[in-house]
Amino acid sequence: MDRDSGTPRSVAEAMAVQEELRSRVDLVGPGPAEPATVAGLDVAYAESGDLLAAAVTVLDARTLAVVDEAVGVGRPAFGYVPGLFAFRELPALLAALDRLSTRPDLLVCDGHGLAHPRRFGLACHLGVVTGLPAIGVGKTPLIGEWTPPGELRGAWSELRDGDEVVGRVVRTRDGVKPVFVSVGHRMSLDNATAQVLALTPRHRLPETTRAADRRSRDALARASSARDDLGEDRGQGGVGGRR
DNA sequence: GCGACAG
DNA sequence: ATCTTGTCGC
Repeated sequence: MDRDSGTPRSVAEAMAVQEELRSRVDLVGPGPAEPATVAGLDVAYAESGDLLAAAVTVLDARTLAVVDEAVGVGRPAFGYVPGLFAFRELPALLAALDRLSTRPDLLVCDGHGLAHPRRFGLACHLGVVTGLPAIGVGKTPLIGEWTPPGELRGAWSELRDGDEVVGRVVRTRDGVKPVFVSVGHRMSLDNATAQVLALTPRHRLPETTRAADRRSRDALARASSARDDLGEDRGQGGVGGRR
């Protein structure tokens, strides 16, 4: 693999990396009951598909106000392959995390954790690499069987892969489509569910994710125009910084 | 072999 | 992910 970014050079290699790293996932830690800060991570892509912007926003868990943020711009590091999705965004997300001036108590990722074919989705990967508690919140399922949870906010049902419970289908708002919550690292499924509900007082998706989504689109727009101004570079990316 | 398939 | 118009509802 590429020594600098740690990005695999083939699908087979990427799968091997996941098989190797998954043993490092902490499935015991219940995680913080009352995190002081929670980080949201998201990535925006340019239509051209050769540019992406990752954003990390740190929110005060109690007020949900943004207290820190950082972005990382670059090119997708890997093709889009369901199950290997993390390798695409990981370099940019880690760059953004590095530029943070705060150390968040919890990572809320846009994608799955254990609800993954090899039990090592993006949330697990980010948790293992950073050592931070992490959970995954997906908008659509990747694997597993489930039945719709009750219609009211707070209702949930199990997301299972055969006999294994790999996550929960959680209704974050009355009557809206549910989200798929799974453990990433150092968190219990109960706590992950509680944290997601605490982050969704008014919308379907966590405030952390919404904040990161805005920042990433924002950074992408700025990066696109900056690139145009320079007359279509063919750089490998690496732009970005704190705000 | 035929679909399904996080973002 | 991104491309897209209007529309129903708080």
